[in-house]
Amino acid sequence: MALEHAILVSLAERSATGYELARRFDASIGNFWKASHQQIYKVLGRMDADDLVTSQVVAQDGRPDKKVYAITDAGRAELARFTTEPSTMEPLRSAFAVKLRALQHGDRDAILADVHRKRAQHAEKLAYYEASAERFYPDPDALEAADVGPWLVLRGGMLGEQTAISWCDEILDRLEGRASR
Amino acid sequence: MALEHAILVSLAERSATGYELARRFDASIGNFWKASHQQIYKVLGRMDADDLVTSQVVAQDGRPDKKVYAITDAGRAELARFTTEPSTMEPLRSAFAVKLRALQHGDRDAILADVHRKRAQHAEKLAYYEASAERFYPDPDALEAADVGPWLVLRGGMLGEQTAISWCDEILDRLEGRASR
DNA sequence: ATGGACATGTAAGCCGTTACATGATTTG
DNA sequence: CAAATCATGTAACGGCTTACATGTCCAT
Repeated sequence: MALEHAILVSLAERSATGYELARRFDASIGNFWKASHQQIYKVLGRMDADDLVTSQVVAQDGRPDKKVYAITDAGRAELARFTTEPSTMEPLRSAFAVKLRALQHGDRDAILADVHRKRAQHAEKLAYYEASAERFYPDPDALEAADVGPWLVLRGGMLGEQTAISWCDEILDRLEGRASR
Repeated sequence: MALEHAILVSLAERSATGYELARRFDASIGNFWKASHQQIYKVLGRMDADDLVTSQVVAQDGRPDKKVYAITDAGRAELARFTTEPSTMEPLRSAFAVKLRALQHGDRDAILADVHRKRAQHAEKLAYYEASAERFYPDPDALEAADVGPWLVLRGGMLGEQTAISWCDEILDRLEGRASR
């Protein structure tokens, strides 16, 4: 299961509570691995039992206690081991492709509207990635060692979004008969 | 659940047995929606109960009987309804991105080797898509109506593979310090 | 006072994978 | 004679989602 490893990466960067992890999974890490807070609490419990992380209860005034999780040496070892594992070809599951393939069996106008919406969503995400790049890595040719991995992941996200936009444009060109852009 | 709809699309194109569907999910449809034969049999059973498909047992000599599934009117209606549904932004889950993000916490050489392998896999898949395009749609500017959807899906696959290859190249350029290509 | 952020969970159920099971025919 | 293909399933298990549950503080 890779959720464990996504959590380990996040905790290796900084210790956090389950709640904080859940928010990271809504933002940075979550751009390429989604997880709900329920799922995260469950897996954190197991990882604690397996000694991949340790937890420490911290009292706060005016707020509920929180459990701060930190990665252990065993957790770091597991993370390192994970990086030596050959990654399996990730099978894509695209409901959008299923829908597009159903073009002649469905509602063409609805599908076109969906393509427009999808394009807008990808454009928004691309803008978000570009803003992140600008903000966190203003000089990509002079990155610190710790930033190289995250930067390359962000680049992957940008390339993916650009491609998704291009695909939408191709679909619209074909189905709405526009001039080339 | 979109597996139902992927099956409906496939059966709308042609009636088939569970076994044949499983093979289609290893090839054409499976390029963008994976499913095992066990899963397919299970879902087909439910879809039969829900009247989205009908089944007819066909005796064969020298071979086990087979159950041929065909889409029903209710199935076609459900497929059409599905195309009017706005598709949700598909959250990507990339173990590769997790690994890449773990670059400084893991084995750099192993990760590089993995990038090389990943690049080769995507190149192979791209070649396969290009061969399919050449074979089934030699003249993309003069497609039959029934081929437009499948063609656009295939284009999406090609764009995706090209992008994956570009991403791998960017990673290798950065980590192995190669000249620009 | 209403809603949002903080903070942590349990429970039910579906989806999907892996392993197991069976049995005939064709091909090398 | 062994392996692949044809053909259809069951069982066990784990991952993940959705819904439910609880309680405080702060801002409007």
